[in-house]
Amino acid sequence: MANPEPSELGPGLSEQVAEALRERIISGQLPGGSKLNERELSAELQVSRIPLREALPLLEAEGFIHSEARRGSFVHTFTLRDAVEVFDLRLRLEPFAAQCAALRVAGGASPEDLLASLEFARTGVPGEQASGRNSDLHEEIVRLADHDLLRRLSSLLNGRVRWLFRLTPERDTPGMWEEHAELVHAIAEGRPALAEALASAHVERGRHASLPHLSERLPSEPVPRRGRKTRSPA
Amino acid sequence: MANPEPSELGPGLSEQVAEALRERIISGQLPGGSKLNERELSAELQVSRIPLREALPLLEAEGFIHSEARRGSFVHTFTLRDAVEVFDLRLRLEPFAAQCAALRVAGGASPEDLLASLEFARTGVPGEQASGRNSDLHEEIVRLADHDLLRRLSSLLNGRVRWLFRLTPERDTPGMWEEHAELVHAIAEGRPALAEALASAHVERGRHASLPHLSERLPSEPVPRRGRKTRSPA
DNA sequence: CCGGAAACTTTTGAATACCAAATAGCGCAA
DNA sequence: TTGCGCTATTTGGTATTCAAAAGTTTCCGG
Repeated sequence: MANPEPSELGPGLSEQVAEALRERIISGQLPGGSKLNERELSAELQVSRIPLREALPLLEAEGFIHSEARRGSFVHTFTLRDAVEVFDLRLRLEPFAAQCAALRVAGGASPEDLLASLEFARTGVPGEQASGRNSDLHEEIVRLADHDLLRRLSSLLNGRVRWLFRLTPERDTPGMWEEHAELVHAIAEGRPALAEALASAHVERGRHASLPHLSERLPSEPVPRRGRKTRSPA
Repeated sequence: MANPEPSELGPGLSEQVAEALRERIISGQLPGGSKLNERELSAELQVSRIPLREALPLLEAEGFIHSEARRGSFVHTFTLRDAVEVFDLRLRLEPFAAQCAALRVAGGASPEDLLASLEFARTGVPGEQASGRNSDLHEEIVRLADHDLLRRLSSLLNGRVRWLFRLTPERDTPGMWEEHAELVHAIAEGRPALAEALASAHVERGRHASLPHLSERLPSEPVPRRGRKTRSPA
């Protein structure tokens, strides 16, 4: 019944469910504080409760939701503090990723995928999906770094990065593309120290540019607790 | 049947299952390359397949196992490269945690839990479970840092840290306790820059002391592929 | 005697049905 | 109006079942 495509050799149904929920949360379709009703969601996503219940612990580990025993799962409310924390950790991980990537290039790895990603980011429509292209670039750096544990930590961080970027559409700071280009070229030339420093500067500039906007738009605390099931109407 | 304790208001069954498997993997009871048979394990742990299948994706996100579609889950083989990666990321995260914790103390937070943890680490039996006490101290620092995203990334890292420590029993380097004491006191005095630097030095010393031992004991690559179901006998 | 194809078996992925416990909302009474 | 108890929904978990894919074994032909 729930199997219109017999050859689902993809990433497993529970991960598809997790990704679908992730997107709904990031897009604001499921606002902070929403209760995730298992039956409702499994009906909506056309799956049984099994893959859904496999997806929820993943989303909880990523900080998208939090579950209380016997009370259900609720969408996390993204606060200003969360935004600060994202920048805190990007500032620690992205310079390391850049350093690793540059070291790999210096050791003989090819940066062509990274350069292609930069080119793709440049040729895209200026305002359209700038956040997605930004994330893609950073993911490409992590891939080039070829560091398994870094990849895991980054993917955990990345969900929140995407969430944050969705909340700040005016991220097309003039000069940001130049920063990306400088960083990518430092990596492509195999200069780890320069790449690390540029990545630090890039994150720090992003923090400085974003936080003023965010402090107006984000709540400072998760909203005490209101009555009914917090769902957005159709 | 599988409910001898009716008041399981604890951390949820799937997390208990995850923790049990984590322990078996870290302790070597489930060696690298072992196939995790769902039926076998659920029978052994006295649970149904549901909590088990909720636990497996968590273990996969932590890098303890890797799952191939329709082929099952296999215990990750801890290699020398993994050990290097653990130190790489401890070197980035623990200094930040120490800095945060010291800042919190400077802002008025009480370091008493951290000092108690240090005292407990000192009064324990020297050789007995040194690894556990070491991890506890670092977890206490992260707790004091009061940084949600850092906590999540650290908990992901922590599983591998414990795994690594179990593989190196001779971690009681003389002077390690002094390092810990210095670090804790820098935090307790609210000196972020000093705490950060000491944490960096601590991790770097640990790397230098451990890697020579590890390079003899750990495989360089995951072992091509063994014959049958790789299980240790009872 | 060895290699390959077909049939069989095992195991995973997923659905369905079901149950117990606990929370939450509701009505009722003081 | 406010506090209390009842009902009803929902979660956490089990057992059972099914389809499909992977692995294994067997058997036949060269």
